[in-house]
Amino acid sequence: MEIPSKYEPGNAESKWYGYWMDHGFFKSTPDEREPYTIVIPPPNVTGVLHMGHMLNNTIQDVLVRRARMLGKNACWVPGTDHASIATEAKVVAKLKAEGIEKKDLTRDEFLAHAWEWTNKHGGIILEQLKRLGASCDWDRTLFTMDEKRYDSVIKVFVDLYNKGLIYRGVRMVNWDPQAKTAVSDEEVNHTEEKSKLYYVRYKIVGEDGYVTVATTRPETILGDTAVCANPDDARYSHLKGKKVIVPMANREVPFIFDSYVDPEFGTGCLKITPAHDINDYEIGLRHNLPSIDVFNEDGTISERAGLFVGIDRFKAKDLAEAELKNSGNLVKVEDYNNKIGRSERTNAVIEPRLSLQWFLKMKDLSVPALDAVMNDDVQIHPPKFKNLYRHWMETVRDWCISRQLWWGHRIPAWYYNNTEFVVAETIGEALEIAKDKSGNSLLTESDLRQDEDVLDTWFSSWLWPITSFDGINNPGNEEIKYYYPTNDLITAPEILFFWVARMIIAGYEYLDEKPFQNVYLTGLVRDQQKRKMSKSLGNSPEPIDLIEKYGADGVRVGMLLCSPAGNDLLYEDSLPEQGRNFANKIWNAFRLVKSWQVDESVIQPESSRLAVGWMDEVLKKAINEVDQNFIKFRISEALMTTYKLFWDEFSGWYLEIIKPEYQKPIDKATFEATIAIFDALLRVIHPFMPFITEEIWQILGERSDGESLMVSPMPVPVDFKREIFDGFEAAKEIISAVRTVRKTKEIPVKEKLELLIYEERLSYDSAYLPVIAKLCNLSGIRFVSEKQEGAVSFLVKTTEYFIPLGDNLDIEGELAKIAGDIEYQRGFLVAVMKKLDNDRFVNNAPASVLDMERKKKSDAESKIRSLEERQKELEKLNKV
RNA sequence: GGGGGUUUAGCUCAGCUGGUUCAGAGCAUCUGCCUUACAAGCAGAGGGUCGGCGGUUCGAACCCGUCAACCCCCA
Repeated sequence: MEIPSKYEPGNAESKWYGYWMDHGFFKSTPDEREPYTIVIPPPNVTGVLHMGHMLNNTIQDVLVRRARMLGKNACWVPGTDHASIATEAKVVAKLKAEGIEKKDLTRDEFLAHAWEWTNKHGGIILEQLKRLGASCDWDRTLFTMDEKRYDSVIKVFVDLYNKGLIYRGVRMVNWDPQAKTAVSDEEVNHTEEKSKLYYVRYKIVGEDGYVTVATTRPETILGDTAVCANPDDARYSHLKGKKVIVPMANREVPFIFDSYVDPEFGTGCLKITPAHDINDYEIGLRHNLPSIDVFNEDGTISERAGLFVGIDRFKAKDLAEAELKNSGNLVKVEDYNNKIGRSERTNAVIEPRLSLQWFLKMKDLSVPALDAVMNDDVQIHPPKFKNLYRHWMETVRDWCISRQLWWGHRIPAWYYNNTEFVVAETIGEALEIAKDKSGNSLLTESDLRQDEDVLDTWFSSWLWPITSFDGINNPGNEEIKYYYPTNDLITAPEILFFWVARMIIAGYEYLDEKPFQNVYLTGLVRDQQKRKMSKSLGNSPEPIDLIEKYGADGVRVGMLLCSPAGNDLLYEDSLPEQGRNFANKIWNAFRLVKSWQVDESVIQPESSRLAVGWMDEVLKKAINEVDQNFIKFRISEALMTTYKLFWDEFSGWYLEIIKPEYQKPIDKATFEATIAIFDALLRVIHPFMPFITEEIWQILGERSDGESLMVSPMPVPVDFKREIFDGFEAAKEIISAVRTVRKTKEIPVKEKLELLIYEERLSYDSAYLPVIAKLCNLSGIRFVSEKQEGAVSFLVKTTEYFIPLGDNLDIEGELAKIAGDIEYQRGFLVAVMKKLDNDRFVNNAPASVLDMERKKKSDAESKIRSLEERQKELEKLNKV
């Protein structure tokens, strides 16, 4: 059978993914084994796979596959979240394209469209994850709005309400006039944008003069209820107790003083519009000012403004400017940059707005969650994020959990008149409570009106680790007992606060236990200009295209290699390329081994025997390192260790040593040892590169149906013999030195050389000479007791080696090289002596450090001695 | 304005308790090789005042102070 020299990933990927699925290898049910659980950070149903998902889910799959091979009952629960704002926006847009307006539909009709849309698009992203190799238990696929999750959310709302933790309140919220909903602080992006600063004069009542204020928002003048200066500002102290007239509105408002005002900014005089600015709102509270809301929910001017009614806020700004100019009240206009908040979902400019919303009190709830992270019950990787977490939790503010949307979990509050309401899981229960509360036993369900709003999407995903195992509806069930707390959560630092922290809070509130042991925070995937990858910039490659180009294994390796925890990943094509090259390297090592014919009559060469013994230890050492790396969540380092193990040690050294001559057979002992080593290597690599390792493993030995590398045991760390490495490393150095001689003297590889070892020390470790002989193509190795003429020499450790070259020896060149070496060694010795001559060093440094310095000294002296002797010999020759 | 983080080779990053192993890795670059597993490869090489300055110490990439640049979060 001809095996192609380049690995072709396509076939192997679909073949083995299907095989794994058919045999149910991804499935998990509780049993006596130790569980290993990950719940997926649910991607939006609206989304398609992007580079961030690729990174995130690759890491999760690596961890899950490794845990599974370590004998744990591995369970990776997949699912999606309903993303109320984003999904509703998409559905509204889709309907609009079909000529349907949301306002013309009933709530149920709209929801039918939303479900239709979700059912059609919601699964795409999960199908894409399969291409990446994700080993999720797909039978468990969840949705934040499926029946069990929906009921859980409602139950939790009712419970928190009954505990007195949920309240209704008027608050200044971030209003998205396009989505017509409040959004959380975290969903607002502030950026510096160009705008204008308008200087507007207000007539002082009872005087001829005016006072000038600076504002960026002349359209809100209609809602002004005061003008304010700093109490320490002498320029305005004469206005105490006066009133001014609001332009356009012609309303008298008080002139007040508050230390919030910065005298340096603008004119030092501020107009106060409590309904439309958070700071003004607070000043308004302090000074008992009325609020006049001049906007409608869609961002047009309201009736209350009395002017520009029904006109969009941006158009109103221009109209206000013109109007102020006409009336002579516009003093001047300056260009000005200020921070503008935009909705993460719709990009509409956020309007601070007073609104009646539902809030969750966070202060008491968050205490256990803060403690859990501070005392490492929940460990965050990398730990640098702990400080950030603490700061946020210590200054936590109440959570606005209502959204003015239809797509989501509808708030289970029923009004039985204009203001009075009850909270219950069902309308039936609500009715009973309402009858009781109102004292009106004649109430019927038709008298009840359910709150129109839905809950923030995070109010469902904060329960995700619990609801994944139905722990709210069905507390103490077998699954929640077995899988909870989960082990690792893999997500991005940007949602540390509004998802991770809230899950920890919910975990302690509902199960009195953390939701996960470890939080691993990945970086963001950026492009080469360090820009975040986004659809609007068009700077993101299409993940599925990448998989098709480089193979899923290649892409996985590429994502992992350059993404240490918490650091951003600057994507470029060379990353998956490196992964693809690694796959190809593995493939070709396999081709080589597969090509060998075994001949039982061939005796194992000593060099092969040594190589097997050494490779066994190298493998053990690497397995230890990989294990430690995983414990510390240094996944890219674990991969790099594995990469170098296979590429450098196995392919570069081991295979080269044991490789029989072309078309010659290999001995049985070496072959079998090599197959065993290859098998172990495939196991170590498998979590990173599941497809190629399965493909090779299935051919490497006789396999029957139902066997798979992915459910085979992972080699576990065992002690290894460190001393074997020292001998082998010295051999590597000698081999390198001989190669350098060949290269500088332009001696072809095929020409045999003789290596002479100047046997100054009887303790010479000659164990690896057969390896050196094989890799250097030597005709022989001899020990000599005198320096050699007509030979090049080199030093490894403190031993001198010669390669006879006869007349080819370049004495001048050798002398120059030796002179350089002597100079270096003398400089080195000076540095060492500086330390050893320093009494304070000798008296204070630990014994081990002193010993090392003394050894450095004697080694350097010995090297200098050898070099000088060699120098003399050559000089003698040179004169002849 | 408040808080957090980062700064080590051209790029992305390791560097644990201050001490040969401490100045490293991968990629990129350069040189030589199409040597029967692999040019998606092999053999080599170059490249750094560890952001600046000051301090502690026998000894600092590492600890302290300070300045600078960049990033993130909150207001």
